[in-house]
Amino acid sequence: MKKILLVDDHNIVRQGLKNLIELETDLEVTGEAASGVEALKLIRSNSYDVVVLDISMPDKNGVDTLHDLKHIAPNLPVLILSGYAEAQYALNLIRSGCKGYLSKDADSDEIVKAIRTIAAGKRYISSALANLMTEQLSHPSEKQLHEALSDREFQVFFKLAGGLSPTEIAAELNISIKTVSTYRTRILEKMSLKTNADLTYYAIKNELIT
Amino acid sequence: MKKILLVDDHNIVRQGLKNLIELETDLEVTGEAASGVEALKLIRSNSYDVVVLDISMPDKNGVDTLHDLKHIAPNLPVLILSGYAEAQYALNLIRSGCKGYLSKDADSDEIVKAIRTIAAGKRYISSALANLMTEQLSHPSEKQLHEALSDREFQVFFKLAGGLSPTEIAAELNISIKTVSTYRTRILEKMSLKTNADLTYYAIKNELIT
DNA sequence: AGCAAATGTAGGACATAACCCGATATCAGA
DNA sequence: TCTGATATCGGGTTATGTCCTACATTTGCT
Repeated sequence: MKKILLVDDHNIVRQGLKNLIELETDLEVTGEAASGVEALKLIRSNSYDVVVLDISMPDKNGVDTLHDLKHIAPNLPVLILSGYAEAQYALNLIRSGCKGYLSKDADSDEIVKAIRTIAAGKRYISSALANLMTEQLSHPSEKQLHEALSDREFQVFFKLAGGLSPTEIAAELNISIKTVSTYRTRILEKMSLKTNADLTYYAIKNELIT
Repeated sequence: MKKILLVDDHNIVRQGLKNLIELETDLEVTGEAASGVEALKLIRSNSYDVVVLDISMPDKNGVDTLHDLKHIAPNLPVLILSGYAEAQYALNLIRSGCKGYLSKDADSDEIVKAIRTIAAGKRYISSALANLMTEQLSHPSEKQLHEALSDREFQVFFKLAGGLSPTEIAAELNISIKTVSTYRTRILEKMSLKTNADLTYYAIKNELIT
């Protein structure tokens, strides 16, 4: 019996997932969290086989949660659930250590399959995403600008695009403002952009934020 | 038995809602749509007592869908489901004719209650939203937020949203940086926004820039 | 294995911008 | 005519941005 932790701020979504999952005899939801911090707390004190994690949450977004989760439980497999079109984040998140990535509008079957695959320690890549990846690999030059960002840079990019100030970001990530500033410079450099407005623009147009 | 149409692009959300609703003896889901156009099609050919509508959908967003819906079925009550509790949004939508507005992370109880209230032809306003509304109505803004801006303020707003620096703006308009700064403050104040990123966001979403 | 490049981190110095005050002049209305 | 919104600016304090440097780890490539 695989123990699953659901992390999503919308209880409707958790409800939906739970209903789906409990139809399966080999899977059970043994934990639910409505926020990133709650999730991390649960992970410290309980044991799970899979975490199903929504990337967009208020207090601590999925990106940050995944980052921290990898520190306290490097081998716990994570399935990312995204509300947005598959592509955008996927590659960054997979590099950050998630084992699979799915859109919330995936079929029930696919969701269950993904969870099961990941619980077994394998990777799950949806065919849509797989296509995207191979497409990208065949045209390496055309890869998305933000995919060149490192884990940490991506976190900062995300927050800057959302309008957080360096001070706020530094506090959230427990690093110096100077470091945030350095990341910002590297981000703009890597993405060939010039201003924070460009970042916001980019993030909206690419549906990284909505 | 009240007939309900669910409109949400995420089948997980529909699943969750459906499970919730079907526990109630007086409510039943008789239609589901994953997009705005699909929803409108169903509404033309079937009859429903309530529509539960997600505002954020890809092809045709909830705002537009609501708008069109009001043309083909002016008296069909609509409950808006929102992922994020945005005040402005809510007011606009209620003016556009929806009967209720709820955040997706509302309690199951509240959701059912809202649906039932609306099915009965009444309005449902969550207390959180009610507070926001009275706050807003205390200093009334009939117009679009950016229309409240003065000529000069609008010019600056536009440039700030586009990512120009105060120095650049001052140069273009032949005014002092201090003046630009003053405008910026007033713009943010009038529009109830906080950061330049918000301005960019607003401008893109309202298609003031593309 | 070994060196180069990328990554995560941060400090200093100086230029800009933001934030919180207040100020003056104009002009349209009540 | 008095009020209020508008257009304009300045001072002082903090917060940010920019440019440069630094250094310990990873990671990648040869």
